[in-house]
Amino acid sequence: MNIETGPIPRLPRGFRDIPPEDVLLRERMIASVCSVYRRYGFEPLETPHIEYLDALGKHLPDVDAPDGGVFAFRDDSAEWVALRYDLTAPLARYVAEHEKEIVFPYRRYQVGPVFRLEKPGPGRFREFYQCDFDTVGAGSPAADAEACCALADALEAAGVERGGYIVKINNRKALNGALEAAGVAPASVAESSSDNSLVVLRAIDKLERVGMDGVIRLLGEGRKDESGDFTKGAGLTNSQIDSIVRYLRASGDGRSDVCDALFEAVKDSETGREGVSELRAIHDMLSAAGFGEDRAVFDPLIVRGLAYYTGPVFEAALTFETVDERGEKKQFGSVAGGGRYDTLVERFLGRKVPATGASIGVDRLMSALKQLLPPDASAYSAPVLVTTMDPSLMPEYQKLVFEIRGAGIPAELFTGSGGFRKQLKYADRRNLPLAVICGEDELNSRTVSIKDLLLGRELSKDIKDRASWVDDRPAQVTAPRSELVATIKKMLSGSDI
RNA sequence: GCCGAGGUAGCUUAGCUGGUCUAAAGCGCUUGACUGUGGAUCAAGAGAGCAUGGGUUCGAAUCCCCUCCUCGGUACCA
Repeated sequence: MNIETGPIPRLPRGFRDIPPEDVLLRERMIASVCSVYRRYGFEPLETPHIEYLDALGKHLPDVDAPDGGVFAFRDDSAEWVALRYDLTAPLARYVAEHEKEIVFPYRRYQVGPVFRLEKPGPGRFREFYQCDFDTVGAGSPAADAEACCALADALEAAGVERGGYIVKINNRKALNGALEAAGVAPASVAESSSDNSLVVLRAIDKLERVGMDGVIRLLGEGRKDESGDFTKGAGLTNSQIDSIVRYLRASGDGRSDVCDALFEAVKDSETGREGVSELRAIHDMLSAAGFGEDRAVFDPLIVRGLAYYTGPVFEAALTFETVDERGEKKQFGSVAGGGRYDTLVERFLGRKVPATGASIGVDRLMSALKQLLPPDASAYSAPVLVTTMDPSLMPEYQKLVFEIRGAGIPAELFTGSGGFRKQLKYADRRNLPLAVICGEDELNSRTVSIKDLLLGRELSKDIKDRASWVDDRPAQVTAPRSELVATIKKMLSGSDI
């Protein structure tokens, strides 16, 4: 704290270090999810963390976007480059750049960190992982349906039980049809970002948090929350609001019935009718694949992101309840989402290229899995520590540790400084289950001693005096040197490590 | 961006109606009792000058202002 020279060690705002158990959990999770993607025929792709700023479709930080957005800087030829903020924009660039070589439909998945220069919030950081899969060059609702199936399968592979999640599907065309019917939207979905319909979509997107009453207020004059903060509304008339709410309240017994109800709400709009018929096609595909209502439903409340989706949109939510800081129960909520975006590649090629895909929020899903899966105690360090009682025997210890590693058991040689006492303490503090001990006695008798530290810790609860604690050498066995590995294996398996 | 709470040893906190605070405690850490054994116990010890800068005052961790950061909420989210 009182350092007068040198830099202060600190993490940049919005970034974090990932502890070992989380790194391993993430690796396992990503491996399971990606194996599902591969099973669906998606192939991997890696693009760099950095792209040209204009390829990402962002503006310069200071000039055009005072609130920032991306980490950008000039490279050695004074070109603006930036850290990618998602994996979709690089995909669009890749597809446009290799248009002639790619065999369409192109299906790829990609995992990696993305970066956003915005205010960190609860569970929001400036660097986080995304895990995307997309199909480019296929306009059929079959591709959308498949994305929903892959999403469901991926969640199950990651460890979420069936019933613990639900994929909710809506269609932006249908949604837009509802807005059109209410007289607040342009005829084209693609232009919906430029007017009041954005405000309406935003309002709907908040339903989960503010409730239907809140949404209705946001559609009208606006809404004031508990902290007194006022959010300006869309300023719709009551009859317009009624019309939209009719769409939002559309429900039915099963996907097919929901489609009927949605159709009723949008039947005056051509775009709307188109959207509903896409949903029906998706329903047929889901049903044929055996995906029932327990895995995928149609939900008119799903909006997703705001700008670029042009057709079906979907979101996967976890349905189990969690208890937050205050002990209040609430559903875990959304961990993945996606949809159809037929205009993204257009920026590069000047014509529409249909695309659909989804992205799993790796960090969100991870925090969910932590609550679902039993904790995997200290699986990240080597289970065996070879202690070095006599420094002159280091070569001997080296032989021991390599013998153990040779048998496929992760093992560590104590290379720090300090006496034997300190070494055992080190192993204990790190929760290592076994310590291999070899001093003069063992060397002379061609044996090794192996201490079960976890068992010993249990036994120590009944210790009354130090002499017996030391002399009895609890939870320790001495075996012939030749049986080193066999003994370790037996002890590791016998104690549920 | 806006509203609110807060920043005191590695960690968790006490102190905050200004004056033995040259800042306290628990945990953790170091060393020894215990020269080949983790726990417990006992003893000794290291470690912050109170986020930063400025102001008020005879005197500030304590009061006031700026900035930074953290944590909530809200807005935004390609």
